Amino acid sequence: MVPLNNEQILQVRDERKEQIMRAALKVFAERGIEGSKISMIAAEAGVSQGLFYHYFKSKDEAVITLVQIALEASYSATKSLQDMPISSLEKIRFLTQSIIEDGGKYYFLLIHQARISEDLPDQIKVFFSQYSMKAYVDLMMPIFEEGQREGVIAAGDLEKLISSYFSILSGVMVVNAGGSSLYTIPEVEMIMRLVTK
Amino acid sequence: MVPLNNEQILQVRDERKEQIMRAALKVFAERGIEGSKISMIAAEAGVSQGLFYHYFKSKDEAVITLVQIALEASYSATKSLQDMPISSLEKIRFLTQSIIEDGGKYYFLLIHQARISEDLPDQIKVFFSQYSMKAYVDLMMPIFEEGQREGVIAAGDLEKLISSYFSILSGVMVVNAGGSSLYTIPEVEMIMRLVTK
Amino acid sequence: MVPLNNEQILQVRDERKEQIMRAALKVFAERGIEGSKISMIAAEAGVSQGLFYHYFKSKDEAVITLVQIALEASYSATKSLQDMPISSLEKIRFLTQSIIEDGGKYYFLLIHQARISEDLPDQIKVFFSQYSMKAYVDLMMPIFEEGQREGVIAAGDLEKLISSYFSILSGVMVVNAGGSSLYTIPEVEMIMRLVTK
Amino acid sequence: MVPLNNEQILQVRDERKEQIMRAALKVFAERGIEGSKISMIAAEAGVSQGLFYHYFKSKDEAVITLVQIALEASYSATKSLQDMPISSLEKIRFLTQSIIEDGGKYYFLLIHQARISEDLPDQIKVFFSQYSMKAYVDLMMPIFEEGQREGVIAAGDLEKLISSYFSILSGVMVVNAGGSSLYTIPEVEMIMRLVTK
DNA sequence: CATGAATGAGATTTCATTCAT
DNA sequence: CATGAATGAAATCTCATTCAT
Repeated sequence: MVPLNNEQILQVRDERKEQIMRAALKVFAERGIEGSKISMIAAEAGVSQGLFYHYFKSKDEAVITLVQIALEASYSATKSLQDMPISSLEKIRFLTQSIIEDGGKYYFLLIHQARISEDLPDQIKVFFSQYSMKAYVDLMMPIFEEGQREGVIAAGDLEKLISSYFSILSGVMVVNAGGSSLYTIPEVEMIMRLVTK
Repeated sequence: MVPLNNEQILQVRDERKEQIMRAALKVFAERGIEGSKISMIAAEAGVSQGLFYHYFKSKDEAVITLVQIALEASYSATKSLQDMPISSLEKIRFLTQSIIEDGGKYYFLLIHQARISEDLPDQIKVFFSQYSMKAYVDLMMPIFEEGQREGVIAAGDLEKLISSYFSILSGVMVVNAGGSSLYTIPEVEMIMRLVTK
Repeated sequence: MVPLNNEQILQVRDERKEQIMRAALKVFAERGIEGSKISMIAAEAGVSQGLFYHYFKSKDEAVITLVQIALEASYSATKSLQDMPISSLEKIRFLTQSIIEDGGKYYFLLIHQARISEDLPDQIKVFFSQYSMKAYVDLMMPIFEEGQREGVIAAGDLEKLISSYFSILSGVMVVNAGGSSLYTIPEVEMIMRLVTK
Repeated sequence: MVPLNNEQILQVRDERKEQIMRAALKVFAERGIEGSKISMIAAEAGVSQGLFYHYFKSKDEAVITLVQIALEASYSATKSLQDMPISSLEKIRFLTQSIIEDGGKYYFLLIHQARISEDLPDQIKVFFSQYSMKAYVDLMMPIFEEGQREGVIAAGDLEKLISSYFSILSGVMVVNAGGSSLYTIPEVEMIMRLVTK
């Protein structure tokens, strides 16, 4: 199973709603939340503006829905590492590869966009406190600790190491989204050098 | 000399214009370009909305001006490494530290914002083609090559390595701008692990 | 058929757009282009300001559209004289009467307003070069030449005579538009004295 | 003496004020009253915006002053015909020529602009009632009556004839102002055909 | 469900006017 | 007198949202 996969995550019951959500995610990621107009999302989805409001009460609601999905998906993908019958290093490599190679780049960008939009509704701030960096660090801590014991993970403060690892991965995904040709997504092994040895 | 320093770079002749530019840079970085309203910038600068238009023909012009400054500053800061009387590894460490520790984080965010705003004027696209990743790679190539010869830089395709290095640094700065407490700026030595050995 | 008739010319497919165009024409003519605020046009048409922008990209576009219609209408009205089975003198009298008695006065005023608005887009300058005085003179030249041969049109340089005739008619319509009671529209026979004998 | 002469009429005591008035007249005529920005007038006069307000309390005051001058000048120029020792026909020809050949074209345009600007102060409406068409007709009536008695002026309702004569002259001046090359100023003899025989 | 015309609140921009220098 | 930076009210324009069809 590949975590963070757009195709599967957006498998909403309603075909039409899924179509609009996919369009919204793409447009939000490419143009920013404020830069995304309902008309653009409707055009991307090939439907009328009115239909957008049949499925979402407001633009904010669409953002909240997508951010929630993105956060839950990335969290549960991370969580699912625990039960995999592979070494700790392999788990980290698998997560890294999943994030980098997946269509999930839109999610990272959307989360980033949502974070800098200070006037989003309070509801979304609740999500961000629930899915804080600490939550991810806690999930990864046992894995990294095992890696340190095995001597394959760099020594030092693991909390700092893990949150740096996620920050770097998020950052790389953010700047590479939007089809920009300016930046380069590093290879998995390069990212691994950040945390190993 | 510390490259990418806001304080020095914005040393515009006109006190007032500088004040507005500094406010604009902060607001653009914190709220995104479309999320930034002229009223916010004026309030941040402590001036009237009208005065903004005394110094800038339009919001777009302000964005263009700031992006141009940001690109030129980061390019010349990178270029200035050449003449430093230190080892190649020290040059890379110095650049890494300059980027991470400096107030330049606003610039990375602004450049990122500008990149994803597809409907900015053509003028800005010219800047992006001038200051492409290749331009930065070309500047760093001799330094990395020397490092490889000395055996301190990781073996492999240098073009890929250098552009990955910049992508990661940019990404980290982008996600950490805006005062977010979600992400963590990695330590310099962690970034250095990316390129060394 | 009466040329230059507002009622027929504005027969746009879209009822609503026609309603706004008619309002715009009236307001432009009565208050000048810069003196006309979108709020006035919307109020005159009985719609919201926003709806104006549903049908026109900008105020300029509305001006351009109306000027184009005005120019095309007056040109084709003039051109249609050619095929009328009446004497040359009757043709001139018919044109004179059509211009004076018709609702077309708004058009003359609008064209005049547009001419003196130097900062209208280039697009409108193209229209003015296409529908120059020379174009009208060329249309009328054969008719006036026939009149001269018949001895009913004043002798002398016909190019000068015809363009003066149009200038006077335009001028009279311009100063009489806007419901002013200052000026007087001359009778057709008085205008005819300008060109006959 | 040539009536309606800009050069002499604007002979204000203050050189600087005259300079600004001349600029204002030109800009008002060329761009319309609402289309004329104080910045344009200041630039045309080669002074600062602030100085405009040293000499005029407001834009409206400048318009009122210029319109008053224009109305008074054209009225007294017409009135001065009475005392000329020439025939009635010569008086009409002289007036016609004065209007056409003089720099006074800006005045006609300004008066026209002022007339269609419905939201000008009440003060200006007083002028227009004082210098109505009737006032001019009254001045010319004795001259035209004499011409009719001498058999050189066309028969018919003189009030209608005279006001049409002025309307046509005003109209021609209006559409020809602003440096437009579209229209043609008729020759004096052509205008004379309107009223003679 | 689906459309897109219509609205109105809010954003960008302009500009007459003021005022410190 | 003279300047032009500074202001704020009003204009143009945008767009999320509603609603009749």
